[in-house]
Amino acid sequence: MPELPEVETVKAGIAPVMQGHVIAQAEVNRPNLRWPFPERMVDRLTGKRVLGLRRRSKYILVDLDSAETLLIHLGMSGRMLVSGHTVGEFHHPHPVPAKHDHVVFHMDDGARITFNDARRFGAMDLMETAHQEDHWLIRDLGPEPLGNAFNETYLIERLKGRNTPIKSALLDQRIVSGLGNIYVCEVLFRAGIHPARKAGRISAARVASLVPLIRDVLSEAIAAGGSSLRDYRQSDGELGYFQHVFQVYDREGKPCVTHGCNKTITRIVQSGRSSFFCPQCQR
DNA sequence: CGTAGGTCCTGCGTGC
DNA sequence: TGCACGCAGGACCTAC
Repeated sequence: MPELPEVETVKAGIAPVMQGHVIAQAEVNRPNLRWPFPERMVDRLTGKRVLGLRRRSKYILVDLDSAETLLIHLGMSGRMLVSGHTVGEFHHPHPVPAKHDHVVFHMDDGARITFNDARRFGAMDLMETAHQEDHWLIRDLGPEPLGNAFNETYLIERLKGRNTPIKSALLDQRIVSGLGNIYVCEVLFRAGIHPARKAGRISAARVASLVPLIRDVLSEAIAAGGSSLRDYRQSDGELGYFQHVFQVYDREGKPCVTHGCNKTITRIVQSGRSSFFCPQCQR
């Protein structure tokens, strides 16, 4: 589920109930997710005030008044359930504890943030806020796709001479950080580039065209997430899911949306992951 | 060095 | 209804 827009949406959803509040109790129900939790995690979280939340790539960073920062990665199936707070007229009751509720933050005002992750590809770690850039999971990340450091010149330079398929290159978080399988498929469709095309053999002009398209796709997805987030009436508090209309992702065998194109969307597997594309529109 | 493939986990949909 | 299989939005690690 979580690529950059979903992580941004989750961050925006949990920020109001965390920021400025004290974690009255950190409940940690297992010793690890993808990796072991940090030493004394419960003690290092309990009683700490949350100064603010940030996002770097697909990581949520929670700054604490202990000069430490909590790093959260949602993996494939990680989700955050917010409860015990009131939005407008609606009060979210606490849910029945569920399978895979691995970590629960009990806030000082009664709100809860429950981290549920069936597949446990997610992660949490604690680090000194001052040295966050040196953290091994953050260190080698490429620029934020919505930031100024990610631009046409940069991308052309980074893809120059690369023999890897453009699909794989855009999934490489060291080149640009935050894209995942869905949005790479969508971006390549908009750009009219075949996912198997070698990154280094795409003209500079076409590579340059990817930059604004990446920004567009991510911005639209964030906007869609934000709008669904505002509507809590039918929500049980679960954040990060929103219905987004995909043009190619998960549309194998369905008609291409391009006007006048009568081809159907094809699925291929590239380094173990599905790529969806239109064989007519993407070359 | 760059690149492809295996791997960690659980759950769900599909076909028999 | 049960069961086997393929697949899932991530990304590290190893082998070539």
